[in-house]
Amino acid sequence: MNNGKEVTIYDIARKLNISTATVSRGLQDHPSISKKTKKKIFDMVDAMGYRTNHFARNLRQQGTKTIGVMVHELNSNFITSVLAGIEKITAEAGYDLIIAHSSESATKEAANAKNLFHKRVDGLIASLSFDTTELDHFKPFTEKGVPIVFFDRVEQDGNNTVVIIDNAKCGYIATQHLIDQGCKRIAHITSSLKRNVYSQRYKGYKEALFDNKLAADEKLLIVKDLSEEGAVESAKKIIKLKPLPDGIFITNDFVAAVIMRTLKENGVKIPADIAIVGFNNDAIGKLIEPALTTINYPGMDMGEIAARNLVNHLKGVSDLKQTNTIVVRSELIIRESSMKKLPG
Amino acid sequence: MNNGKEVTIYDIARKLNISTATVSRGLQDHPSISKKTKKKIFDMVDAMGYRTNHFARNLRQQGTKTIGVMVHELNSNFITSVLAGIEKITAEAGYDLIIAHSSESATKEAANAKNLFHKRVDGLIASLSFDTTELDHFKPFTEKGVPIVFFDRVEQDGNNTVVIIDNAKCGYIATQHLIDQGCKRIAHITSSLKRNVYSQRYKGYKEALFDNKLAADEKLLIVKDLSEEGAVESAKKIIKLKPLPDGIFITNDFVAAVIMRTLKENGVKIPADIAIVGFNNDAIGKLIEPALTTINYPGMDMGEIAARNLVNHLKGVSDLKQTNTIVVRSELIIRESSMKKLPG
DNA sequence: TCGAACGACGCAACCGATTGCGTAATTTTT
DNA sequence: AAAAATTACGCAATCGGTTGCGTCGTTCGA
Repeated sequence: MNNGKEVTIYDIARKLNISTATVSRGLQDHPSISKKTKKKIFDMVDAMGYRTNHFARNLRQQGTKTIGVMVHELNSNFITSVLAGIEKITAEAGYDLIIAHSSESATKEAANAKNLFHKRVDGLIASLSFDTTELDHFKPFTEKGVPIVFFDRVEQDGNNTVVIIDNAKCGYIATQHLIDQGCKRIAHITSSLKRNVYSQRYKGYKEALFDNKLAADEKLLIVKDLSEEGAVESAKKIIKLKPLPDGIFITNDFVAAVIMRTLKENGVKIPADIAIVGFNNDAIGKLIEPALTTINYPGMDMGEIAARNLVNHLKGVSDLKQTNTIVVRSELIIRESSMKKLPG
Repeated sequence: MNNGKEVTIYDIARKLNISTATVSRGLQDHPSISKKTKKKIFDMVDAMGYRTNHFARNLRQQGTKTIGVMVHELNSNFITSVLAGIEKITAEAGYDLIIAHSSESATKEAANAKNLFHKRVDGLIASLSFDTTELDHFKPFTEKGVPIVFFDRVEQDGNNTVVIIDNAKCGYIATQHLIDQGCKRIAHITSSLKRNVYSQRYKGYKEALFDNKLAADEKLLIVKDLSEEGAVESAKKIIKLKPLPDGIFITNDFVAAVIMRTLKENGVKIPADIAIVGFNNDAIGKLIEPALTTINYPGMDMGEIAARNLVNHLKGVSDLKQTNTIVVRSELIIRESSMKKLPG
């Protein structure tokens, strides 16, 4: 139809014989414009197929009403839940979202940060990539006063607002559960201990061992990336251990699933020989055999909380500087993979 | 540091005692600006922490160098592969991406479309949501001449460029494979037949039956959504069938996994009693027992192809109107879930 | 009836980058 | 050495909304 030229408020104003100021105000439901005029404006807008030019508006207003979200990956239930939570809150508050994922690469994370910075997001919600070690790429934001909320994978240097679960407690609970099932030699398979989530879980694991007077054997700690290959390697390492461990706490459900498969292929009975606890409560946990005991934590809530804090800060209702660390609840979900003892 | 005020090309120009035109051209590496001046400009840009204002630029240029991507969900290997492919091509061509997902809701899809339209993406790559029936929300794009490429879930009305696999052929191959394994009574569990991908797979299924002189029993067709609940219901329906089917072709790996679990819980042996073929080659297929036979198709390639066509069209190198349907290769991956006969 | 108060709207200066056209300075050509 | 061709840059309009301030007509109070 009108292929090409855009309709502007100038066109609307001309047709209606009023000024662009009036059109602009009418569109914003400004009180000093009469109902009649507003109606005429909206009717004409409809008739002419006008769409507001966000660039002109942003240019003038010096704000974008957009929030950037940086995640390490998209293909997990956890992340999509978080996104859903963020979307819910930001949509209510009238913010748009730009979602960027780093594919677990610090380089790409930095590129994404730069991009979002140039897109001038009003705020940022981020979870760090696997191999991010320093946070320099976030400096431009803090320097320009753009607020950031980190969630899950965070760097707790005390300067940033973070939304997390109590990973140490989760690690403790998971390990204690294995101990309660009678495990004496519990391995821990995890990822880079530089990342807070993994180091905290490891800490909880060690504390549970200590509290139960179990020795912490360094050989029972395996650190790999979260890929399928890494998982297979971990499983092979486990199998080669002289006294086989009788329990494993694995930091990720997908990895746990791959390890379970590999162990089973090698004749290991689960949970009889080795009991297993995963982490994340991914959909996969209910589909493999035996079903996977895991730690569940509410991605949706984390997203909502992170978003709400950011939005409130942007509105000036609250100040992020005041609330520094927000801890979200989490829980152990017990399934067959860890049940050495019969329930009841 | 300079918390607050933005540096503009006016600031740069003033400091350097040159015009903003020169700064602008220098920044774009325009040939009519001398090397010396360019260097001075870039140095000053660095020193002052200038960042270009995309809104001013877009406002002036009437283009955003941004491509919108609409998908139904994020949490599947297939979709993330597609995204990776798209990102690769568009990044090379200097386009930014805005990713929107509809959570399988036509309403949200329409909202996303509206949003991307107002964000003025230069082009659109989309896969339809589960319950999208009409494409009205894409009309604004076509009316304004914004090109669209659909992939996977498409509406083949002949007006749009689409990138797809040969779903009918895949359905045929999957079914034929089951027949080759000795199956005589093959059920098909799928999703809304209004969606091209599912109707085509169904068509292939029927053709394979026909070519092998097997009767097509309407009771063996089950249509549900792709949720876990839907899958459980489907499985229960299967179990109630008087003569149990001896093979099932399921349109989705996750659904297949849930169905397999449910069948096994009810004492059905797979593949001995029922052989199963899924679709998508999700990671889950290799982790469940028995491992799932499935159809693999290259998400990354589809993404690259869709993006390349769009980008070329935007560049004016080619015209989307000319290439209407692009078919990408696909293949059957045989695993234990369908192996009634021993290999070899 | 007259000034005050208010309602409804217009004027015009922005926001920051882009770009067609024009021009001064420098180099090349003949 | 004068004319022609480049080189290197500046002028100023333009993109489409937003908004402080001013204006004009009408209603209200006394």
